[in-house]
Amino acid sequence: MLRLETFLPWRLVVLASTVSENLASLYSERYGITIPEWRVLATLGQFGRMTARDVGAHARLHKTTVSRAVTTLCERGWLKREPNRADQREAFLSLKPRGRTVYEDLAPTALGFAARLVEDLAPEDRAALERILDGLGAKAAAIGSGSDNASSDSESARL
Amino acid sequence: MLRLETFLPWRLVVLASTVSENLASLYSERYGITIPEWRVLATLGQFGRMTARDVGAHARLHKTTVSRAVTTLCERGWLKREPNRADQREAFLSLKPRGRTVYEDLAPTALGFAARLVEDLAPEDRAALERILDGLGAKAAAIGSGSDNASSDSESARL
DNA sequence: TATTGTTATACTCTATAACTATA
DNA sequence: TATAGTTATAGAGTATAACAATA
Repeated sequence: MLRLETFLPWRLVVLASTVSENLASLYSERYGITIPEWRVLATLGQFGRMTARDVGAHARLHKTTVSRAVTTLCERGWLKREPNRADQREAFLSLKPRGRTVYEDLAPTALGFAARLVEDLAPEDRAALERILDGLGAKAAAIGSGSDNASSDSESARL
Repeated sequence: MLRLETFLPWRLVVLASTVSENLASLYSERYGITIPEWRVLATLGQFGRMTARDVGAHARLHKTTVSRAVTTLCERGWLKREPNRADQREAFLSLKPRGRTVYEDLAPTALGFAARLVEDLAPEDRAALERILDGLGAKAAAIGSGSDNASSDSESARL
């Protein structure tokens, strides 16, 4: 008998939605940034300097989505674009001081949010969560690549 | 340091997306149904007979989304609409034989998919997963209701 | 001929608003 | 005055296609 409340894919989607919405409200209310903008910011905060292509690969964003988010962030003066002289097709992106300031406010907020999420879990469950996420992620990817969708670009989900 | 790969909200969103896409491809390729249609089907398969309002509440779908999914499924002859004589504003929905047949093909497929997902997990991790999902779900809801979004209607997510 | 990145356009999905009918 | 449900419309968000520049 299929019961939605106990069906793992359903539970994952509902949980991820709730978590994602609550987190997004933190940074959108504070700085008016969208999800792609947040992802670009977080990626550049993590890696320092990289091309739009690599940002997209790491943040799982379509190249057109990256392009638009980067344009917006550059217009706000949060990002810097430096042409790569070794390959003029691409440019290196990095945070400008203003973007760095925003990132350094948001990153601890995000980490704090994640910490609150697990604070009531038993220590052994917290450890189990890491193992389980690894396991399920690998399994889901393996099941998926059985058909055709091996390397995807974008996002989208639900159920 | 915020690293996307180890950041719990990110991991949940990525995992839920992968799982959801793979599952959706199972029923969309087989029967050409959308996510809302699948949710309506699953809800009526589970409860037998209920109003559109209750389907939406259980399946977390907006009333306009339910309305359109129900219309489509009725046109296909998968669903039956019976006016409630005690309250003529609403109607009871239920599966017609054809819808029941589809449901009885898809439900085991979906359950099998979920079973494959966890088949490589250690038994104790499988048990932990249930506890963790309960815990995180409650916590995420609690954190969220701190602001204003107490009772929502819709979906949407990501990060 | 392939790749990075941009822009215009189209598409999908979901929500809002307005409405009907009933309570 | 409130609720169930429908329909039309609008709005996000994302993808496709076409393109420019470079390799």
